[in-house]
Amino acid sequence: MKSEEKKKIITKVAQNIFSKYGLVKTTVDEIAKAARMGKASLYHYFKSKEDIFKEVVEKENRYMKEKIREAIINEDTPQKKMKVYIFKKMEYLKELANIHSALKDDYLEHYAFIEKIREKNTREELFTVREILQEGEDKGFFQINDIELTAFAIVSALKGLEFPWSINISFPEIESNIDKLLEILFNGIVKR
Amino acid sequence: MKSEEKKKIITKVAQNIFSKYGLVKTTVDEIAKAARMGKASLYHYFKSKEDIFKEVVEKENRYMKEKIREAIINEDTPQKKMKVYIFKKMEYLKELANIHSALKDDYLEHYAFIEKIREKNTREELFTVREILQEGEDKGFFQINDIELTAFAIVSALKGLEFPWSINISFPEIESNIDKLLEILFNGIVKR
DNA sequence: TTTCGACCATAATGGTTTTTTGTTCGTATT
DNA sequence: AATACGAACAAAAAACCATTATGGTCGAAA
Repeated sequence: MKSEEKKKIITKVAQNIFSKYGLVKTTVDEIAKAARMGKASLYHYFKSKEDIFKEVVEKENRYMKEKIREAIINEDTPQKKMKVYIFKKMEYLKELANIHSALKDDYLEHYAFIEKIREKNTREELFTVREILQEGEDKGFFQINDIELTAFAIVSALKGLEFPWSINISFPEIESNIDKLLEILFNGIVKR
Repeated sequence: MKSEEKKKIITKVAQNIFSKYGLVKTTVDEIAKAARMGKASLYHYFKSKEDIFKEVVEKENRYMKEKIREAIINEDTPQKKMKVYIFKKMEYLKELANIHSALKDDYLEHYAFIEKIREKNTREELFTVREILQEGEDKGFFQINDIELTAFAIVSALKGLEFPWSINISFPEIESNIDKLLEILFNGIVKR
């Protein structure tokens, strides 16, 4: 079996186990046993446990970004692009536990590679939102005073939706919350 | 000296010490010494350490709410009311360390009274935003499809502004971020 | 009624010991 | 040469224990 094939198998089983238990609770021995090999063998393919986790997180990140990009390209108006961008991002973060953990969990923030991924993803998010806004302006849909600042404000507001309210208040499904936020984003609340 | 006067003194010094060190790091003995009394005496005025902290947090909460209410009443348009509400809330949370800690800090969330304050404050925030929106509709400024859902969306978005980005990206001062968010809230980005 | 020193029970802390785990090494096999 | 893994190592984590700290109470005094 090819070296690259073996690496993919290890990554795959590691992805599953990390999804369940997280980086700290998962042991190298568990991954090795799940891949049907000795734990010393893992170090032939990966530098360290952290290196395995990094590989898994980056794999999920690439996959998520690719799917989001495809979804955006399939829409024809900037409004639809924005909407599909937000929903797909949510959807894939829900589906991919490792990249979700990498982006959210406090206990990971001291890892240099986590910090880099977080920064890169935020820059790319700002870039994506900015591009959609620019396209809206270019095509005459939008009229925006300061696209950069608007992108910041939108990305900030979206983070509020990810905030766990963790209090006993029944609030609308996040989907309808986002729909309303988009409605406000596009039309505002001041009478037209 | 009256019993109530003594209680106010204790509350005042406790407020200062809690502000500096937080609930856990502050000892009852420290509060007692700062109030120039024995720690056993504190239990004549308060049920427990938690009870003192509760008193302090509620005191700051009342003060903050009163100040915000005053500020809102002084504005004549719903747009200005919304703006001043957001800014004053930020301002007072910055100034009042104990209520800020009570609303944000994870390590406090298992206290029942903290949970209640968080829930109550969020309900009141939704109510305040809803009232401003309703007034805007009534006065012909706003045209809103679903005021309840809009209030939720706005409160969610505002929480995004409170999120520490904690990544190496220079972003605009929170004030201009809020100004832009309000501009978007009122006018939207779709060309008028 | 208010005060507080002494005291109590429990939690926290710091140090030590034991166990676990990430990683490496040397040898064997393919 | 590439891959494998048992054994071993070093460090981290966990468990344990003794001591100290702290929240809270009690009873006597002012």
